[in-house]
Order: sequence, then structure tokens, then C-alpha cells
Amino acid sequence: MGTQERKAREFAAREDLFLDTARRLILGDGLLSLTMARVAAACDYATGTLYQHFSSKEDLLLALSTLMSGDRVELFCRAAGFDGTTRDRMFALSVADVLFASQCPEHFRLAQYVFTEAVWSATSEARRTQALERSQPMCEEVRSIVRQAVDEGDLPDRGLRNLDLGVGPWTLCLGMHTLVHADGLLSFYDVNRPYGLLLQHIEFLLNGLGWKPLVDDISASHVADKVERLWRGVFHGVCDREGLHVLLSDLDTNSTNRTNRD
Amino acid sequence: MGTQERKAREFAAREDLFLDTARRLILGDGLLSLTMARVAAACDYATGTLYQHFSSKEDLLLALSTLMSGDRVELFCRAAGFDGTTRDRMFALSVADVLFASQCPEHFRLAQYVFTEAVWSATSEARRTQALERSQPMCEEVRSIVRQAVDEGDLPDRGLRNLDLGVGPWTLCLGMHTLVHADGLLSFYDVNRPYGLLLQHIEFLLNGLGWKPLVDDISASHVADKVERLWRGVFHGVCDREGLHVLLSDLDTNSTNRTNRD
DNA sequence: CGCGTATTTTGAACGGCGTTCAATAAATGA
DNA sequence: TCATTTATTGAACGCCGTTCAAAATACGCG
Repeated sequence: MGTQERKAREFAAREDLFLDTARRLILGDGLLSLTMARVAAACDYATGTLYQHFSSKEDLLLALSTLMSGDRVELFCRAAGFDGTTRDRMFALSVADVLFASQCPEHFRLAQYVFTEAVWSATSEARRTQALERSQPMCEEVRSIVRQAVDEGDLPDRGLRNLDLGVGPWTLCLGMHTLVHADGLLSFYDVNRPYGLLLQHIEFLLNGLGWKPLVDDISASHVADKVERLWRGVFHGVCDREGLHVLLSDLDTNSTNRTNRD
Repeated sequence: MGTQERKAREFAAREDLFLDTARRLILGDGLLSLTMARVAAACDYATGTLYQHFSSKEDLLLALSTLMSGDRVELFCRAAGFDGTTRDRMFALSVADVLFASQCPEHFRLAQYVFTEAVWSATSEARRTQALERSQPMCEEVRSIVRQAVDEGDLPDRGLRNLDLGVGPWTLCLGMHTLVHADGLLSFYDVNRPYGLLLQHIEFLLNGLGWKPLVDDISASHVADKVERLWRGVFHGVCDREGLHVLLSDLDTNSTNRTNRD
């Protein structure tokens, strides 16, 4: 039955239209002023039609978050394909995360909001499993890199499973994103180059895991060098060189003369 | 003028009443069904009176989150006072965090929600600075432990400032809390004892930082032993021994027979 | 104590939003 | 062509955060 297929295609296309429009509206006026009526109106549909696709406003937001994370997955997979040691590739995943966060900050804000219990619990089961399934490839990359590292003897498994070893860098990244997006918090505590620090701590953690080859000098410039290599290897074309490095540098111009160590 | 002081006291007392009531209502019916009208009614005040204290509903939620984090700060300071090496004390901070998260899960849910941009931006400047200032003691504990460790030669500073070194464990904890509270996510990925893993990764990270004394065998049982000592040293009286250990153990009963390493 | 003024409290009213559903329109197929 | 199913519409509903004019209370002073 060709008509059914066509209908399904049209339905999917309309859903994409709704989501794209919602994204545009959020980018323009912020998450706060997004309303179901506005989304529908901007697409020349009635409000009720939205509910053919999304069980609630929260459901739409989760769908949008999932859609936007597609780019993230892509960047992740690209990073995982870096031609280097397993340790380099694991490091590259964190850089991909940082890069994506800077290129698409609204995604993290949205995701943070959506993963809140108040919002999450108002979404449909179908959307939730969809969200989890779409993120699975990232998880598989982590697993596969860890597996290879253990197999090749570069990483002692200590009786831990593959993802259990990969969950450290994952939580480091996630935590730092959360801090960065909590407006005013890091500046209050005078922490000035969060993502540079993040990558240094990733290296510390990888060293602590005994992930070979160990790095002797984990300095800001070491991280910058490594990021430079990664840019040449996988991230050119996705972002410009300066942009990536500015991310890691100190935002506080007075910091060069800083004397107190607190 | 004594009356002014009395008035201020009464005003503060009423604010506490509002916040306590809001907390009670949230515990009973969840964050979703909390309304300003219900809070006011439960205290036998008119809705408008609430707005003498809080500029918006979000403002109230932030105030509540700040209030609840008082216990967290207390637990943190207690942990920091552990009689052990600087490394032990740093580790103890993470355990305090885990402990608090388990004793007061609604705090983390609330905090996560409040730190969302959509909510945060609807709070008053005064509340935001209050929130940051109240959390300062925790930050000071971290700084002071790191400072002492560096001074005593147990931790190479690598040109990093005190809090820059402490931000790693901080983000690890924060990230893991976020994962734990994203309902269904960890079970989907089959990560079964998040907090046990967190503490292992804290040890990995501290090793990677070169924080002496280094730990050779970072196993689940090593962590359990360390937690046991901490419980005897500082956390008895705040929680029961079993509760603390159950937190770190595997929640999936089938895991003992697990064969695949993914 | 009494009275005028300042302050606080009240809760109905307002506006906006998410969601629903009876009415309407479009599509389908015999 | 027309009956029937399916999809769309948008006004209506209920709920909620917020406001503000009116009522109540507290205060200062003679």
C-alpha cells in the first residue's frame, strides 16, 4: 500500500518541521517563551495538530533534544576514528564533547532541562527509549575503545567492565558542562578556563587508570598540543583552529598577573 | 528600635515557615504539583503574602534549595575534619557528597532543576548571590585541603591554583549525580553501582594527580575499606553503617554471574 | 485612649498557557 | 457520487503565577 507509506513519510516530515521550527524559536526567543501555540502558528497548523505528534510540551522538548544530539553523536564518532593510540582516541572523545558544547550551547541547556525529573517524567515512554537508543552509538564508541585498550594491554581492567572504566571521563565532562552552564558560578569561584582544566583532569584520570602511554607533563600547553593534533586529524572542517583553542584558554585577562594561588 | 528587630525576626520566621512547608509539600506530592497558592494556603496566608518574600516561584525554589544545602555543607565540613592524610580528607569529601545525595535525593533533584537556565534566570539577584555564598564553605574546605597537600609536598601543583586542582573530584561527583538522577539511563547502559564506581574513579584521579600516598590496588573492596574507616571516623551518627555500604554495592543481583565484559 | 497615617495582608481578578474535544474538513473507497 | 472514516481545527476549559485595589492592622502622637 503506497498511500500508507506516503502518509507516514509526510507525517515524519511534518514532525521534522515542528522540531526545526521549535529549535528556531528557541534560538530566537529562548526556551522560556516557547509555547505550543507559537510553534503551531509558526508552521501554519492548529495547536491541536501538535498533539498528534507529541504527547505534551515536554515530549516535544525531549524529541528536540534527541534530534539535536544527532550532531553530537556524529562528532563523537568522528573523534573515535582518530588515528592514534586508544588513549588518544579516548581523549578525543572529551574534546569532541567540549567542541560540541561550544558549538551548540543551547543543546546542553535544553538537555539539562529535559533530564530534570520534573520534565523527564512528563515525557512519553516512546520518546525516552528513543532518546536512550539514539545515544547508544556514543556509548558503543567508549566501550569499543576501552575494549581495545584492555586487549592490547594498554589499560589494566582491574576487574571492571568496559563501560565502568569509561564512565569516569564521561562524568568528568558532564559535571564540567553543568558547572559551565550554571551562570555565574565559576566566575564566583574564580575558575577561569573550565574546559582547559577539564581536559587536564581527563589526562590526570587516564594516567590514574594506568592508561598507556602515560603522560609525564600534564600542563595546559600539553593539552593545547594534543588538541592541535586532534584538530588537524579530525576536527578541521568542523570548526576553526582558533575557536577550539580559545575554548581552552583563560577568559580572565588579568590572570597573567595573578599572584594568589587560591 | 526594638520593634524593627522583632519585625525582622518575625519576617524571617515566616520565611522559614514558607520554605519548610514548601519542602513538606514537595516531599509529599512532588515538585510538579507544588503551586504558590498551595504553599500559602498550607501556612494560612494569602497567596500575595508569599510575594513579600519571594519574587517568583523560581525564587522560592532557589531559596529552598539553598536552605536544604545547609545540611550538605555541614556534612562536607564534618568530612573535611577527618583525622587522616590530605588525600584521605579529599576522598572523604566525595563520600560526604554521596552520603548526602542518598540521604536527601530530593535536594539534588531540586538543585538540578533550579540550576537550569530557564529557572535560574527567573530568580532574584539577591537569592543567587545568597546561594553562591552559602556554598562557599565547601569550596573553602577544598581549597584548604589542596593547599595543605601542596605545602606538605603530597601533591605537585603543576602551576595550577588550589581550586583548579580540586575541580576534578568536584565535577566527577556532580556528573555522577546527574547520571544517577536521569531515570533509566544507567540501567539502560547496565551501569549498576554508580557511587561505588564514582569513588573508585576519585581514587584513580587522585593517583593521576600524584596525590600521595598513592594507592596501588584501587578495587571495590579497597573503596569499601576506606569508606568503613570514614564511617567510624566521621560519619557514624549521621548514617548507619549498612546504608553507607549498600550505596556502593551492586544493585543488580544477577551481576555475580555476569560473564560479558561490556 | 483615640485618631490619622503608614504599612501589611488579602484574595479576587487578569493574562497566559497547556491541553482537550466537538465541530468541521479532507480523504478514502465502494 | 456519496457514505464513512480519518485528520484538522481552534474555541473553550481549567490551572497557575502574578498583581493590585481594597481592607485590615500596626504605629506614632497628642
